[in-house]
Amino acid sequence: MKKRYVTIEDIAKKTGKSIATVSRVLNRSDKNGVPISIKTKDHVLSAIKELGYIPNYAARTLSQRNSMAIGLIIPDIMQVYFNELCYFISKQAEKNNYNIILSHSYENSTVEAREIEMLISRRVDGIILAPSMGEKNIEYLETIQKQIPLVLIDRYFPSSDNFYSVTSNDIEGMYLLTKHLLKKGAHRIVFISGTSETSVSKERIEGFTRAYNELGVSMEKSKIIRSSYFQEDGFEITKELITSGEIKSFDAIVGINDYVALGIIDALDKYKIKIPDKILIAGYGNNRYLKYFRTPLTTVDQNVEAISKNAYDIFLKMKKSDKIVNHFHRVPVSLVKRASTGD
Amino acid sequence: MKKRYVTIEDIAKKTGKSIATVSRVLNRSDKNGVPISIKTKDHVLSAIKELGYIPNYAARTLSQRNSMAIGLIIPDIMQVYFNELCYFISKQAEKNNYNIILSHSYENSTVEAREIEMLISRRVDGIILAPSMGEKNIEYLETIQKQIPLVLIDRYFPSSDNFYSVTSNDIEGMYLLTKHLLKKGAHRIVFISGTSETSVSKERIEGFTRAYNELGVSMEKSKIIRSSYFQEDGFEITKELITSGEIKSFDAIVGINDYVALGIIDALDKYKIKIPDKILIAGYGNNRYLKYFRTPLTTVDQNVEAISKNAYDIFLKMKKSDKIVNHFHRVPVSLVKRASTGD
DNA sequence: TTGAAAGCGCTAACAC
DNA sequence: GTGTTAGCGCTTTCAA
Repeated sequence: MKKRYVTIEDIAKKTGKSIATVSRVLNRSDKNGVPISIKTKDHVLSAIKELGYIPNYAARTLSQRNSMAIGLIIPDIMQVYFNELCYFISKQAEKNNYNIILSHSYENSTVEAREIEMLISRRVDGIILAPSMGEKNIEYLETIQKQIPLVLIDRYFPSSDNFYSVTSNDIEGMYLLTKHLLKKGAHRIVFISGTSETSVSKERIEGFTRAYNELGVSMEKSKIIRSSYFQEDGFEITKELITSGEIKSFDAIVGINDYVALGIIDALDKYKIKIPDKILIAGYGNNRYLKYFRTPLTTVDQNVEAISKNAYDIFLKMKKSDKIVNHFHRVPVSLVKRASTGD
Repeated sequence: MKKRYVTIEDIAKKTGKSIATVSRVLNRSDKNGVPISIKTKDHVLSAIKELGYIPNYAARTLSQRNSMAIGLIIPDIMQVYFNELCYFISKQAEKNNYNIILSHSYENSTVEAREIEMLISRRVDGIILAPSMGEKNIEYLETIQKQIPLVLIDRYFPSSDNFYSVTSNDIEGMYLLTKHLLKKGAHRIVFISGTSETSVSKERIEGFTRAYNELGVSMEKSKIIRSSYFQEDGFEITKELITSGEIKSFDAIVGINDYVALGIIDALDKYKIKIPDKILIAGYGNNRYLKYFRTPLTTVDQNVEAISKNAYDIFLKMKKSDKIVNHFHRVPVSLVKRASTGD
């Protein structure tokens, strides 16, 4: 297992050529100005095959200072959204032979900083980061961002426009959804909104409010309830609304995401409150497992694929130091109407 | 963006020490035999902090020939099972400061081979591979496996015992499930079994058969139907059974996985055939999204976490060249009984 | 306790 | 067309 790998020197010796020549055929330098005779090329190539030569990226990275690797940092790959992000970014990266080094922050900014440092140690060509909650690392990230292409994804820092970010248009999404409900006459909406620590929650609350304002509906009878992002939150909060009797004063409940919406549905089911007859329900995210779920859920599609592509493209542009038009990229969302809102 | 990174030489100059000394404090060589004076250590350490030195793994890898990275190759991270695998392996790896380079094979053995080569290029310390379908790469993998710690996960090659593999006990799982159905009096079972190309399908078919044999029930009235692994397969096949009227001669349908089972359920719903009154249904995998699904589904839990841990442990042992007891590691499964089989 | 120097495997500038 | 050689940044003998 302590096997010595075959190096270009080995294959240089074998062919009687110099390591420079070997390196040239390896890098197809002939396609790039430097001519190589067909003979030596073939000779070298066959030696490579024969000896089973596999290049050493560490050496290449060291001398070229680029690694053909991208660091992807997400809070947690078990979350569908990040799972998809990871998938689509990988797919993009493969096209250009970039590899992905996957890191988890677990929503912990200390871990996040550590992982970033590790990625820099590995001299990745860029970092795509779905920032952990809060803004603790913002200063640190501002430093980093001067050294290495960094693109923020999913969440961003409204307080700083030093970063490039690709996020879904959460204001718009929640605005569309809320407007849809209001137009249906459901004016008294409960919005279970997540913590207010993330830009995501903040924006969705903004969209929520905007819809009311634009339609000139008073928000007095609506209610925004802070929560976490789990199914249980939806369940517990709704249960509380039901048992307190408060639920009677509402026409609709919206979850900050589809899981929370599921929790809401569970609670309503438990108390045999019919959806959408008695109350309308909506989620957010258009989770791809939704089709397996019980109640067809009205939700907002974030277009994770487009987000991923955008982020990757920005990374590429940063590498090539192409101009990038704006710092904040917003991917359009779309409202998905289903039975839970009577559609 | 073309920033020159700080190197140990910079910090050597700054402290008036040699690069060897700097390297020593970096590697805590004092904890390891080589003594370093407290003074120089502190001096160096503060210079490191001051200059914002970040080590270069490429250089380290080149000189040490190990990269502290593990290659993980899976068919596709969008599949829940591989998603979980990735998560749990990452979590293990983090404990020892290994990083994960994530590769997709998309069930394509050519891609798989290319990815392996890439990982070796990167001098990863080991590869954890969920092999793509078929056995096309088996010879290639046998070569690889002599050069680098390789552990197979999820699927294995029954025809070769040169590999270390960690799989779930699929024979046992399907055996338990089938036995459960048979004991309930459901003797006429349709098993929608996936392709027979994977060890997974083969074993589950074996488990299926074994249950019949052991209970002394004739398999004559049962039926194994090949398929792919998607929800649609379950749906189409079941629909066919229903429209042809064939369904009446069966007591139960089992899907090769939970998604196929969902397809089955969809088809039955569509034709208003009641589960479990008219027919029993079971899946396989205990998908973590199951709790969100409509019909509580009887299934088999594969314990992905244990599989992941096992695989990682084997990798570690290979690194340390500890003895490894056996080549084929089987993680026990458990039957999860739910309403779809009348439990 | 510390330093000098020889690699690790590869790229790229320069020379022929 | 091809070879020589100086790095890239770090680890690790070997000496002192």
